[in-house]
Amino acid sequence: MLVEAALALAEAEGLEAVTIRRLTKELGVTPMALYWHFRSKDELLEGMAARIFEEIDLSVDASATWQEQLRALLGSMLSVLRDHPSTAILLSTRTASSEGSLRATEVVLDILGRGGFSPTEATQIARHALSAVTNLVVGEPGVVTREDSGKLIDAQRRARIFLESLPPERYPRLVEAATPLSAGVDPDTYFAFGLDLLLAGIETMAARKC
Amino acid sequence: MLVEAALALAEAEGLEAVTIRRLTKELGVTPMALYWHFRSKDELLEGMAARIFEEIDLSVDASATWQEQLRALLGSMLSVLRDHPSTAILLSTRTASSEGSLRATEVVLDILGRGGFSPTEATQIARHALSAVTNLVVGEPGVVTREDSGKLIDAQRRARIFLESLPPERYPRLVEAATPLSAGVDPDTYFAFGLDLLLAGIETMAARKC
DNA sequence: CCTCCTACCTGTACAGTGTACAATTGTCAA
DNA sequence: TTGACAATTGTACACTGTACAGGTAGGAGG
Repeated sequence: MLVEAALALAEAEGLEAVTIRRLTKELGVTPMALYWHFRSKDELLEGMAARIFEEIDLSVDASATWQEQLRALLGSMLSVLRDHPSTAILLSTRTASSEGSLRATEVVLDILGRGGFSPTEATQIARHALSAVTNLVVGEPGVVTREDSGKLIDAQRRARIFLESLPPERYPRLVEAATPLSAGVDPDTYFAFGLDLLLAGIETMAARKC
Repeated sequence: MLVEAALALAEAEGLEAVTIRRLTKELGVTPMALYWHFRSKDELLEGMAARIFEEIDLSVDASATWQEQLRALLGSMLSVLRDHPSTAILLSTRTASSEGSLRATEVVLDILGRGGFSPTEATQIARHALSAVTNLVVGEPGVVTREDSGKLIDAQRRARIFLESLPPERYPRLVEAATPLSAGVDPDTYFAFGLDLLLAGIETMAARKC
């Protein structure tokens, strides 16, 4: 109940709004009441991360190739994290040895094992893959949080003008790419590309082994 | 001078030690003195990120292939960030439109341009590449910061025992990979692999275009 | 019925955070 | 000598996480 409220609050007003006083006031109790259920705020955050992990759909299509299975799994993880944009960062820092995290790791290792990777290699790749996916969400450009979009597109316009006004002899590529650099990225395109890049890397590493 | 002191303090005692009172006391000055030079603490952190960016060696070997150039550049960025383990996280959050960041982006775009990518594609890839490299450092496993290594290897041992004690019918892969999962990673191997994975992805994307 | 135990919560307090605002110093040009 | 300016100080405020001690409801066992 507490972590659900915390997640809701974080999603509604950003992770920095999740303060003990704020959260407990929301629930109509005293700040110190929280410490009966959690030893510290950090433990609460850990609980939030664990809850997010549990939302990931871990089912795999047994008839698909391991590449397709991996893409599906990482894709479902990605979509879960995209539903929790401001709490996704919790997964990147926290060790996350929760039930959900273990199960997710198990499935990824299994898929990679069937892809021909040894346990050691699979471990390395799984680590990078999970970390890369959360990094994708956390690092999404142009998510300037809670400012109205009017300010946002204005900032984009000023960014483009700034880039275009750079000395072309020193920054030819920046000037050339001023528009794509400053324009807001379509989220679907951005995430699809990130996933493609990651999977391309993994598949290439697999191919090199043969 | 201020950002140098802040960087030194962060490196010596962790980023959370960089508090305004602590930093200014270190310099023999009053907390509010900082606000003459920076509008806010966030601006100070931005300055720190910018300073780190400037350390990156941006020279490229003109006789090398674009793949080699990219590897060298990202590698030098990686080594700079590894020198600042506890401040590297600043680069991942901050927009970093500093001089150094612009120059780095320019060089990466240039290399990718010679790799056959359009400005738009190069922009996408550059974003992911820079973000992935900082993510590599920030997400390095087993950097439990400032605890003595005695506690660390003990924690590793307990992690391994825990993984091995999981029900093998539910978590066969975790049990199988208990050792690589719990063992400390050799940093050089870890980072080399991360870089390989990233570059393999980029090169594969380049090859697919032809 | 009374007592005790346990689960849960409250009240108060403390040290630490970033920073607004006004007053103060040192230094150098007119 | 008088300003003007850069740089710093002093005080204060609202906020953070949390230690510690005490309270309260409800049910089990005597």
